[in-house]
Amino acid sequence: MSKPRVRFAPSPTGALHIGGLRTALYNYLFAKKMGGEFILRIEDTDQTRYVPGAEDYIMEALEWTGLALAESPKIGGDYGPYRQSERKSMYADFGHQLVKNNWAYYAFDTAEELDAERLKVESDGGTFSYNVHSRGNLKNSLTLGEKEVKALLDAGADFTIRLKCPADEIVYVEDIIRGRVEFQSNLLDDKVMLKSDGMPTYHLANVVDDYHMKITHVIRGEEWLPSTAHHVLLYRALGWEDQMPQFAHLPLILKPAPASYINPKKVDGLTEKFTSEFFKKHPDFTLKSKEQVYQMIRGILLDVKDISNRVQVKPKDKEDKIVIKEFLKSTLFGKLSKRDGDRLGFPVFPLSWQGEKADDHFTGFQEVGFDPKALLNFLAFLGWNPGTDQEIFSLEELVESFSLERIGKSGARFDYEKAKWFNQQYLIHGNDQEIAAQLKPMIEEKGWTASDEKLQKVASLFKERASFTKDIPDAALFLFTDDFSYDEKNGRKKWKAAHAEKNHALINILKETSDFSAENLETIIKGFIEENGLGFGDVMAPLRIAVSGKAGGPSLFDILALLGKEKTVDRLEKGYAHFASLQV
RNA sequence: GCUCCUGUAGAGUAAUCGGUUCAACUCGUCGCUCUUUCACAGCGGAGAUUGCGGGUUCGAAUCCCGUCAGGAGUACCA
Repeated sequence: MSKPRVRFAPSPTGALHIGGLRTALYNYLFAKKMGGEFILRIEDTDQTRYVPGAEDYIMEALEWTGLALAESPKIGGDYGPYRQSERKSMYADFGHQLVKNNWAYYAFDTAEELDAERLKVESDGGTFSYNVHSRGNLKNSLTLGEKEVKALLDAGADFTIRLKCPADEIVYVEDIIRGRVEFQSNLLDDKVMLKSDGMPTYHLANVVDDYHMKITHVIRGEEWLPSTAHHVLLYRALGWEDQMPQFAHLPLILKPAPASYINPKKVDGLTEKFTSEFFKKHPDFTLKSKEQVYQMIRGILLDVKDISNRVQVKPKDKEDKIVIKEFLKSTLFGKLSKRDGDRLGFPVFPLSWQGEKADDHFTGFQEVGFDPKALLNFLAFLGWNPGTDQEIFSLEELVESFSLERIGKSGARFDYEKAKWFNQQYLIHGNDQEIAAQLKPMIEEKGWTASDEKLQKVASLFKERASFTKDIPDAALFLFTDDFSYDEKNGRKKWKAAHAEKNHALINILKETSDFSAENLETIIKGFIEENGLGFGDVMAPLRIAVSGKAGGPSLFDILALLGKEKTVDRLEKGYAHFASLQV
């Protein structure tokens, strides 16, 4: 078998969503695993939705995560161009060929006419679809005479080309992930292939391009499954049936489970957000006051355990209730969206994005502090699993263990806690030198300085109590500056006036100590505690707070050693004086 | 409405294409151990009548039928 070729084909309508990144990942993994090629194609056939900067964003995101492309608009390749807008002429030719072979027809209905028709049918309780049943009554080359069609065409009338779906047939796809999926051709609508602006729709363009780019496997999101029937028909109509790629439709990435983020503590804030969102979405809603809506939403959120049931519309529900329930249902369940990120406070995009409008801005995984390797690892498990207990995988290991067959069919729920856990794992198992190198600019930005040696030590001491590298500078702030504040509550609690004298005696002992290594400090301090019949907490706790301001942190002896004698003694004197003053 | 997809503990998944065992593992949660503290680590607990109801079978999470729920699609968007 020849080398597989797979493509990632996003449209540049905005930043690349995390689901898109995961599609890219799976394409990449499959290609590498099979020794094939991973290529990028930009699907920009809708000029009205084109967003400047989106294409660059996509490529930057792929670069950041290390998903290397074999061919793309930027690096080129033997099957270019890789931007559909640059392949425009080609599609029109195939569109007309389709008509010539009686696999499609010209349709002259305007958008307004179709809307009117749709309205008419729906008012009679039906549903409008441009298909086998209705095409005989509409304005197209099937119903109009040959002459009339020619006249219209010659006169430059606007037209679209629509696929003529066959009657009474079962169209099927053998999906790698889902198995055989069947469709009744009578129910398929005659999708537009070529728009009146001369641009192809996604359906035509993607089939034509996949064929010409010799794509062997189409790995894409589940939202494409229903239209795959049309794609299968297209391959047949174009005479490429024997070269049709294999399909694999990926499960969706769903919003986090409500129970994972709704709790009594957060319910008020959440209710407020939901309520204002509700009125943004339904500005004309007057059935209930804002306060009433707030109370109703709050009541439902409070009952997290039964939330899916509470949100269900019951037959006796009145209209106001229905509207609110439907709103909650759609904001609580379903596909992960950008809004979820805003609302719940986690990134949904790999990199930060600034659109043309000021409020079209959001932060990405990168800015939050994620290691791209951890992100990829996390994403890989959203829908796929290796069948073993191993969870931490390098990209290479992912390639090695990956297979399309092990991708699940059901939607994968986004779990931000798990994402953070992955990042922490990478941090803990990361190399101290590398972490120190990342730390350096962060430290400098805060106006501090530190030797590489010290930064490495800090990395090793602090990495296992942080989720992100960028959390470390703040956690270790007292090692870089004297300008830190005390945990007053614990300072007051841990400082015992009764032991004040002895604690001050320890300062004097430390003053006399020449060997300020962690090991030596440990023997000295532990010795002191024993000799004086004190508890560890009596001495260690105030010591820690005086020196670091905090009640928790890495081994105290390591910290003192890192701080050095002078600073240690100085801080103890200041700190103990401060604690004593709190005792009033 | 119609079409298609999906339904295993709070979450992510597993269970060699019906068959030993308490339905397994990870995250989260709770507790214990370790420790001056926080974290890491280790150990343990709670949490699932495998959406529900039937059926086939000696035996079903796995097969069949029904039903409910959720999602996606239903554009001259991708």
